[in-house]
Amino acid sequence: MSVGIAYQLEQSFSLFADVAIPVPLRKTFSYGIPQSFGPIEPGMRVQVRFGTRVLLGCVVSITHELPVLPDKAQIQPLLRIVDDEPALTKGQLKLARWISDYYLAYPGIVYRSFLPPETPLGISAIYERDMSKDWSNLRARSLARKIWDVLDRPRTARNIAKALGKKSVAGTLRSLLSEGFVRQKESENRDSVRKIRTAIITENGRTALEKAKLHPTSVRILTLLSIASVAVPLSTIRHELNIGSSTFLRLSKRGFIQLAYQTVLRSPWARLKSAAKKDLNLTDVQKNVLHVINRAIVLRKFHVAVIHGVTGSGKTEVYLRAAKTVLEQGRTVLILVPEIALTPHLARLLYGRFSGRVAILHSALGSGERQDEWWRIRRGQAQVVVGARAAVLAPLENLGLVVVDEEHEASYKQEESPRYNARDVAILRAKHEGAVVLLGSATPSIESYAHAENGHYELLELPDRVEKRPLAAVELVDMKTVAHEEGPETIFSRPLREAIERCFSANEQVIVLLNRRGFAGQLLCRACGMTLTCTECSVSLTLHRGGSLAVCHYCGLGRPTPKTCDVCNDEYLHTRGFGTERIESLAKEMFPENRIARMDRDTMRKKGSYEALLNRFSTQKIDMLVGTQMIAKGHDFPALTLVGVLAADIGLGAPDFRAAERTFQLLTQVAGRAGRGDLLGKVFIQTYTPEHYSLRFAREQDFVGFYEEERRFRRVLSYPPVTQLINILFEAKGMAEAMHNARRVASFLRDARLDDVDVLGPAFAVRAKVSGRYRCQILVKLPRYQRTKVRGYLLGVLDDSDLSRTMLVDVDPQSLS
DNA sequence: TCTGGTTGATGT
DNA sequence: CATCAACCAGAA
Repeated sequence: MSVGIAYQLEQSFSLFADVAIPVPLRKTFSYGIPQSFGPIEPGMRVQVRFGTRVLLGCVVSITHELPVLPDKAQIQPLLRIVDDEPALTKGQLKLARWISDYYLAYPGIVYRSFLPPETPLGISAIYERDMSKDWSNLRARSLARKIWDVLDRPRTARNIAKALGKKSVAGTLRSLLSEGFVRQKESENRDSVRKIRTAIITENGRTALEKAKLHPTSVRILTLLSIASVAVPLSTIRHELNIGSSTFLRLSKRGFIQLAYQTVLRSPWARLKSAAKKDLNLTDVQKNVLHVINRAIVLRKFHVAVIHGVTGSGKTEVYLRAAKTVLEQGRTVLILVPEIALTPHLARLLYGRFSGRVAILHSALGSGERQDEWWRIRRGQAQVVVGARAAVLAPLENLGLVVVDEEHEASYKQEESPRYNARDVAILRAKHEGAVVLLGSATPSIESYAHAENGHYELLELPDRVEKRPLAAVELVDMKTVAHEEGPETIFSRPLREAIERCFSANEQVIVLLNRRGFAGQLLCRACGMTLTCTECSVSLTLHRGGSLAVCHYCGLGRPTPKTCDVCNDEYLHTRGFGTERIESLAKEMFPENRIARMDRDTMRKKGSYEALLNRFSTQKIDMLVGTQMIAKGHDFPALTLVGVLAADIGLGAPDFRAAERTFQLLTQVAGRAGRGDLLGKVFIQTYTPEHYSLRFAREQDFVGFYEEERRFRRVLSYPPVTQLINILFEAKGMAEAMHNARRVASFLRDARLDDVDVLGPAFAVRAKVSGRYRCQILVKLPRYQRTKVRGYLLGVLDDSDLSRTMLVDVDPQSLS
């Protein structure tokens, strides 16, 4: 565009829009609103030119003043308004602003996560042949003819150019368009995909994985499929391995994988059958708690309550009743659960009470159903939303109640940009909208319980199980003693083994928890002492598939387990540690008569497999379920009377100040599975450190005792909730470079000499090398009152230095990776 | 993030 | 000297 025209355009604008564009930049961008456009409001989606691209942005604000632009920039017009009505509600806009502010997140990315799902980044025109035209008089071998030939299916302009190996075909395309040979239409925005593509590994693929030399991406895909050994949706693979889609086709052409379609229903409700309708009777304690909640709801004021209820105390019924109160007021309800797998259960209950007013929102829905559910909520047709983390951004208006179930779960923290914690966003959202928040858990987070203790939140206790069922008795098994008495290789101690036998002979069920997947933990060389590590990441490889495949749990790269040591070539390799896969096969050997299944990320990749397995377990088609933390939560199994935990100290070694809290939560959670029916439950926890306080208090199932001990520890070391943490990760091709950058930022922050602010590091990140890139981090500990200042300094660094590209800021990190 | 431009290594 | 990937800067 010539400068002259741009100048004229600039003159002709009297209104300007500030637009958030979905790119990782901490800025919004100004565009002119052409006079011909109708009224524009914040929250509307617009199409804009951005560099050479055309992207879909979101209008953040509107102004009459000519925006000040950097030197060479010319103001551009909005190209198109996508919505008649704003796609985003006022509440969402406010929340989006808060998130990008508090978490120092890119505004454009934040706004995009609020927009209707599957909103394409840009809307491109696509071109197709107009068959009514007589094309024979297009001169052979002319560019126009070539374009025609290549348009055997509709394509974008870019795609045509690519197919012809040209840079651009815009000119010719335009003349074809004006002569009517080609029609232009807008690419379908609302996508109506009803099928998802899945892949399954073939025998050839398995052989290739072991024998052939393949591209790392191919190896990752094949590894994942090989471990999963079921059909896995391509989207799952892409997401998990963070890769594009082109490799799939190549792999399938070479016969290594088989691609198939799987139909998904457009409404998530079709998959949910039978729903329990009736309200359950409340215990007196539940009634009291509900009474307090209802009183808060009626006031229509912001209020947060922590519901500390032991496992099986009937928190869910309280949620449902509270939801009913709010709906009767004509307001809306948001219910968050920590993971997708838990939504169907709750959704079914909600559906039983509120039928069509309920919507489900989470990322495992097919794109069509997600789209539909989103708009159902936006149009006010659904007033109850249940879903995982991202559901906190749902377009509900007139919010009256937010429930955050298992509020302590780390999975509420999004580990990619925008790195928000859905529990905290939920609280902020409720604050904006004058709603009541219920934070429910059997093991509240230290942060939330501290708020309750100091009176910011209300504390509601459900100390007993419903129908006076007792909690399961927990026994710690000291594996040091077991190693001494039964041999160092013992995996199932005698007490646990015997308990399992008793359990099976009484026709009852067992859960065995081991929080590590795979076959064996490590492969190490007896000769030189080296452990086998991933070439791209700084972690030891885990063995899978009976020990034949060595897989990196971070980057997904796998290779056949080597016979000799990488370093000294010695043959004395042996495995150390064990994972769920090993336990499953071991248990099958030990109890050949019984039906044993495994539940972990490797066996649960397929849609619906989680539900199916739980279903088989609850109908007693399975006797023992071996699994990772996945099995710790979920449904009631009346015949489940025994829980065994192997290697309970796995998590305690983690370099994370929350290691003890996590361990305590997991153990309490899984112990709570036992004895929820009429039968008494029993729990065996095998550990090498029975004296550790998280295990001691887990045995007593004493949350408050644990809380007090943990709180002391946090106070002494100034960890949350005493301080707030901000973790800053630096990534570079070499460690020296990463450290250099980190040091610059660290000393910048230290030089600011902010009171009570601690800058720790730089230190190697826990995963010092991931996918071939080196990482180090600095950790900032700050008191609440310094938050604004520290944020200001960080924004300063992010804005005007070359570092912002390699710097990753994580506010309130859940894992210090 | 995506894109286009530049640069430097590799190979004929 | 051509080709390509790795690197970098800019986007209103």
